[in-house]
Amino acid sequence: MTPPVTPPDSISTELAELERGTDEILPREEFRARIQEAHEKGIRLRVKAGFDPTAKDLHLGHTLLLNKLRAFQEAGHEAIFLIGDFTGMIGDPTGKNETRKPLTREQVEENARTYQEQVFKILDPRRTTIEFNSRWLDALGAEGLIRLAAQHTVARMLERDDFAKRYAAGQPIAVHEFLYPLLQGYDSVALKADVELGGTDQKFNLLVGRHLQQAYGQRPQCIVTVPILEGLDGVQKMSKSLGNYIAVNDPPNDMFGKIMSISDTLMWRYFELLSFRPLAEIAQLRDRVAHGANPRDVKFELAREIVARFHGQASAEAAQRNFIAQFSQGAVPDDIPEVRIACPAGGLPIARVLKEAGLVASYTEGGRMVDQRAVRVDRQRIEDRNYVLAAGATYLLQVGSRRYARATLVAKSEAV
RNA sequence: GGAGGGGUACUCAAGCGGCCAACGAGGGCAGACUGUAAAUCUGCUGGCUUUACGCCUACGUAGGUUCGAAUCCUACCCCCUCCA
Repeated sequence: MTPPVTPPDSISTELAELERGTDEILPREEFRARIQEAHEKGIRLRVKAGFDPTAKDLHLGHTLLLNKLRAFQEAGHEAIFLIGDFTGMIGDPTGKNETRKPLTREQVEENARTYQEQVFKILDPRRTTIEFNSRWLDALGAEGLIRLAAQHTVARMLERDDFAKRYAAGQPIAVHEFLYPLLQGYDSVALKADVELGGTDQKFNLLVGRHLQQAYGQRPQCIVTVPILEGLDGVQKMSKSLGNYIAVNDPPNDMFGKIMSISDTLMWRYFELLSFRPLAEIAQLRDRVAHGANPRDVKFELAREIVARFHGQASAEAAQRNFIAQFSQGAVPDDIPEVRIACPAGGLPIARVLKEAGLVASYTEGGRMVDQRAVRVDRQRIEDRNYVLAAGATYLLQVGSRRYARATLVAKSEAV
């Protein structure tokens, strides 16, 4: 085995990397052929991944797609990050029964800006093309839209799983819901995409793109789907509206803590989908746990890797130390918010202080928390909801194991 | 255009004149147990306050009937299904 000067197997290596962690590649053989062809002819494939700017923050679920886009980028292809500023205003009906609230132009722009910042934690900005689909969809017009709609049949639309189900169940399908896949598909036409990436739930839409490209005389794109990442609960998909997400912008300690809070089962799923480690290495970790290693320690590895990706290695190490200190050893975190609270001479009841300190939403909730033995003042559990804190001192407040504040009660006369 | 069904707290979903701040489930929060895991058990889950079973706000919206309404009446708004 002589070490190859120009690795002859570079294509199979590239393919393995591109196919890793994907759910489906359609059609797989065609995809491989095109990668091969691109290599031979020295062409860069145009690889498109679209995002609707419906939320401000990207979370780890979104990054699956970005990771994959980056893989293409690293293999030398052209990554097109498409921001669906037009389609975002319609709302993708996929898997939804509620209508999304339409976004204003300003919201879309705002979201798009934050997207870019976050996206470039994964993608290489110098090698990424950012596009907005309003560029061609605004110009499409009613006539263009009708021509576009003429390229697809109702019967084929109804093949889509969720449409089929709703139709069979006698549930309504709005006409504009048929337009969304067409517009998304038209993006591929406008961009002359060679490959489109999407979540598994996007399969139908991606296929429509293929179909439309053909109708417009283009070579149809290959589609690559990545799995949908489960949220922290391990059941529902990660989404902001469900509150089970880890945002790309989460501070290191939060991010670390959230990863540590996932179940042991879910941890493996995250390893598979979010870690950049070789699969063999993950299998090894699994083996270690099977032979008695503490799953927590393996989870540490995962948490460090992911935090490091977004915040750097040093922050990841620090986050782990903080985590151990705060939760394993029960130490007080060092970044506790400090508040000053105006206080009458007679002092303030504990529930009031908790509310003023922002640890609970209302006075009543504060009282409930005391009843539930969740409240500590200076590390001492408070059992009496009528407990009064005196003015002129600083207290360490704690609700549950996560909510902390340091409050200084300032006598009213000297306040303001 | 016609016929019918429906809008209840974060969600689903009971209630159909007073005992309803509203059953139950899910979710969430907290406690116990732990590895801030899962599972399990327990409790809480509108706000305010002189913590009182006192007050305020809440059952699509606005009125009305009643000592008293989420529950009855009227109008309006919205959603859904079926027939055209």
